This record gives sequence, C-alpha cells and structure tokens, in this order.
Amino acid sequence: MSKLETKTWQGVRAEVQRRIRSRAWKPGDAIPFEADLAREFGCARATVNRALRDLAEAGLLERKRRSGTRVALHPTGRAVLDIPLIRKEVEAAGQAYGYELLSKALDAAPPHVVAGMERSDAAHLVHVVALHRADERPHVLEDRWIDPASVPDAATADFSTKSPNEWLLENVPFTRSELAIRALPADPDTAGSLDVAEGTAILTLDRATWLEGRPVTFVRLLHGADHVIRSSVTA
Amino acid sequence: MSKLETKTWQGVRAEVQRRIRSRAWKPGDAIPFEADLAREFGCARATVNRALRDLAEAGLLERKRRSGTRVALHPTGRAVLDIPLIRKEVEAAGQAYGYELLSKALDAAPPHVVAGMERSDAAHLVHVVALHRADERPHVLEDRWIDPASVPDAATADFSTKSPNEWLLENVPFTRSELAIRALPADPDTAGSLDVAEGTAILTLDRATWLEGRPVTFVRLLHGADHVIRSSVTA
DNA sequence: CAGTGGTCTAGACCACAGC
DNA sequence: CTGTGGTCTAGACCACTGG
Repeated sequence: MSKLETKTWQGVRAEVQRRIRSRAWKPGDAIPFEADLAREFGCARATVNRALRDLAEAGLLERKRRSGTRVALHPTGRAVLDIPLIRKEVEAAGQAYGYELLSKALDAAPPHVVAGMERSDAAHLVHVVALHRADERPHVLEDRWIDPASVPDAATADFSTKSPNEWLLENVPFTRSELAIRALPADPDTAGSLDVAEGTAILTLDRATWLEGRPVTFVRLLHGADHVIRSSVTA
Repeated sequence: MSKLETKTWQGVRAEVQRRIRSRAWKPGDAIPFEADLAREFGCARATVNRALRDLAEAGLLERKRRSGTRVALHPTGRAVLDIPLIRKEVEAAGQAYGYELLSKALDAAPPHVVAGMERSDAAHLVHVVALHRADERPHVLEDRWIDPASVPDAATADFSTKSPNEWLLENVPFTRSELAIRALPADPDTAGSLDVAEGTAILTLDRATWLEGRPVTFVRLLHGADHVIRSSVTA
C-alpha cells in the first residue's frame, strides 16, 4: 500500500473518498467516528474533521450530531456556476466585446418583474435595455429593472458606455440573490435585437438581488443562439 | 455598538462582510493580516482564518501568500445548482412521480454524444430513453448513453422500473463530471414524448461523467414546458 | 443524560511568493 | 531571506440529539 500522506486533511479526504468509491463503505453505511479515524490515521481529530466536513459539503457524506457520519445514499450532484461580468466572459473567450445602450426610461414593472423581485406593488422602476456583443455579433440582451428607492443614483447614472451589469456590481452591494434559468421563445423585439428568427429557443437567466430585504434590481439576460452555460465538477 | 460575538468564526465573517458592504474596506483594498484581526477581535488566528477562507471561497476576498488578503474587485457571483435525483425533485415539489422506459438498445453514438463524452471513436453504447412524469404529465425526457466497457452491468440491467438516472447514481461512482445547459427547439420525437408542439423551446441539460479518465455515461435531460432551474445565494 | 460532531485555543512548522 | 497564509496538534468546551 502506498498510503501517501494521511496526515494532511487532503490526504485523509482522498483516502475516505477511495473507500467510498471502492464500496468498502457503502451508501447508507455509517463510517467510523472522527476520533477513531484520527487514531487510525495517526493525526489530530481536527484534521479528520476538516476532511469529512469538506466531503459533506460536496454531498458525499451526511453528518449528524450524536448519530455520526454516513455515506450519502444519493450523492446529490452539485454544480457551481460562475456568474462573471458579461464583458469578462466575452473577453475570456478571446472575443471582442461590444456594448450598446438601447433604451433607458422609467417604466411600470411588468408581472414577471414584480414576481421576480417579490414585490407586492407594481411601482415604476428604472428600465434599461442594452445589448452586449461578441465579435460584432449580438451575444446577450440585458433587460434590467432597478428600484430607484434602493438605488437613487440609478436614475442619473450614465449607462451609455458602461453597462448596468458592470455599474451595479461595482457600486451596489447586495445580501441575497435568486437565479432562475429558463428556455423561452424569442418574442419579436428580442428576435430583432439578437438577430435570430422569432420563436427561436432562447436561454434565459433571471437574476434578482436584494439588500437587507429591500429589492435592488431584476435582470433578464436573453442569450443569443447556441449559447451554452458550462460547469465542471471534479469530485 | 452591538458587536455580538466576534469569537465565533461566523461572527468574524459577518463583521468582515459588514465592513466590505459598508465600503470601509473597498474593492481592491488590502485588509489587515490574520494575526492583526485576531488581536482586534480577541480570538485565535485559526478562527479568523476560517472566516476569511469562507469569504474567499464565496468570491468576496482574494488571498495570496506573502501579499495578504484583498477585497475582490468584482464579487464574482457564484450560483450553486443542486442536481438531485429526478424522482426526488418531483416528490419534493409535492407531485406524484411516474416513470416509463421507452427504449433500450445498443446504438451507435451520435456526434453530440461522442463530443460530450470526449471520445475519439463513435463506438456502440447502451442507449436508454425514458420518460419521467410529474402528476401524470411528462416532466423530463431522459436520453442516456452508457459505455458498456466502463459499466458492464448496464447491458443486463433492468431499467423498466428504476430509471438509469437512479441506478447509475447508486451503482457507479465517478471522479469527474461536466454539465452544459442549453435551450433547444423540440424535435418531432421529443415533442411527441413531452406532449408539446414541435419547435418549442426546451431547457436541456447535458451531463457527462468519467471514472478515472474513462467515460461512463452521457445523458441529455429534455425538460417539459415552463421548466425552471432555480438557485439562491445568500451572500 | 451521554455521545458525537462543531468549534475555539495557543502554539508550531511549512510553503510559497515578493523583496 | 522574510513575511503571510495554510495547515497540524493536543486539548478543551459546547450544542444538539437520540436513547
């Protein structure tokens, strides 16, 4: 056996993972207590704790006080999506980033915005529509609503060169956000802006954010044809 | 000041978060060293380390040896998607789960499967198509390909009552997985199975998994109308 | 009430990048 | 080489929960 280093928490995690994968510890089984594993590996309990906690966060283990640690029955997959600035996303793909402000006005919030922001009222909000381009071609249509009660500066901010996406990230903190991913058919306006046929399947991201319980902004990102959201998990 | 408990790592994290949100520590700024914060808060350095590590994982801080810890310039949003068993997902929504095996055969892998599994060859794979229902209505069409070289049991497994989704999770471990989310128009077969009009925008999840570098399975999950993937982040 | 995971401490050594 | 984060230790107390 080349047991390598079970004195580091990564080493302990690797060994435990190996035992789970090899079915030495089967799904649903209880595994030894931290103290016992610490003795077996010849390391401190804190080191074992760190390793097991990491595996529990990854969904491979389920831990409960008093009753101990068990191998998860259904290793609930978790994917971590990075939500970068649209500009950075385009530049990271090696493409030329372009930005164009299409409209800015004070409009009444439509139902899907009211619902997304968990509002009871349909107030007038700052409404910004902007197009992000990658290599000259339409990439993402940003349809954003900002609550001027939470972000007074939004009414006077100039979104002609810097996108609200970027401006908000740099200037407005938030404490909670919700994300919803949908597939929607392109309506006539969207189809025109993104240069696709009406009814084309559009990958849509709705994101709402709050600061201390007060709604800040709601944005619908409508992605151009063939857009893919990717994520990789190394268990 | 009600400084509550800065002797717990959650307390330290909350206080640091507050200073970032209040712009006391601005994006790009270096924050005090762990040792100094530990002295200020009157706790051990390990406690501060735990808190800062957590914030760094959340993307709010950037840490480097020797140069110290800085507030991230663009709090890169991260959304964590839970990928549960389809059955559990349906049951969690309070709906009745139904399952039906549509076909099982040994077929030649089409191009999108070959690419998704990062294969060089277009071998014959076990091909299973199954429909998951929620309250009698079509919910997800599971179009799965399994490499019999990696999973010999797949050829003889009975998928008529238990879905490959569930069978694989319980029986086959993996070390890496890739996820891709797309919006695709429903082709005639898909439209028929999901009971939607042809060309309807379908939210599609492609998931490929490997075990020690060897391809295990590729699945395309085609979701019924109006399906939404949700995720919430409490920063 | 007792057992197990969750956390804190004070100190120590190490690894790595900037000087 | 030096400083800072990364980690390990041995011990301790706490919190929750099952019996």
